[in-house]
Amino acid sequence: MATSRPKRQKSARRGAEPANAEGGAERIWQVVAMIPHGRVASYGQVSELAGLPRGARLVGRVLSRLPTGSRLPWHRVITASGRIAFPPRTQAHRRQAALLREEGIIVRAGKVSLSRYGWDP
DNA sequence: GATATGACCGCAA
DNA sequence: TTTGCGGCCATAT
Repeated sequence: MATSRPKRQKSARRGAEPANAEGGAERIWQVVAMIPHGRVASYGQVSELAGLPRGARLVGRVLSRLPTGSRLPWHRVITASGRIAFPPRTQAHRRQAALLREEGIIVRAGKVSLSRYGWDP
């Protein structure tokens, strides 16, 4: 039964349209936007839900390219180890930790308990 | 077209 | 716990 993987096709871009800088990003935004309040999801989880089995880096890349005022709860996305992706002691790191705490999430040493706050879709 | 980089993941030592 | 390696996809040069 033709089980073979759907083999991701190489974006069929049309010449009449400017390269879509988004691509699968759109999908990622949707997934991130549906993360419930007080919960967190890992990059790999988001990528998987978005249809990218191994697109964890894509998620990180897409989030880093988020436009200002995207209203996206990017702070609810953390690494698979439950740690904040930003290096400690950085402004971005502190900001994400603060946002998570505002949602009732306990952040300790830049880490979050996935067993406790991990999003289970 | 090739190379290097990136808010990563999983495994092994 | 930390470090190293390969893999994945997209962007920039």
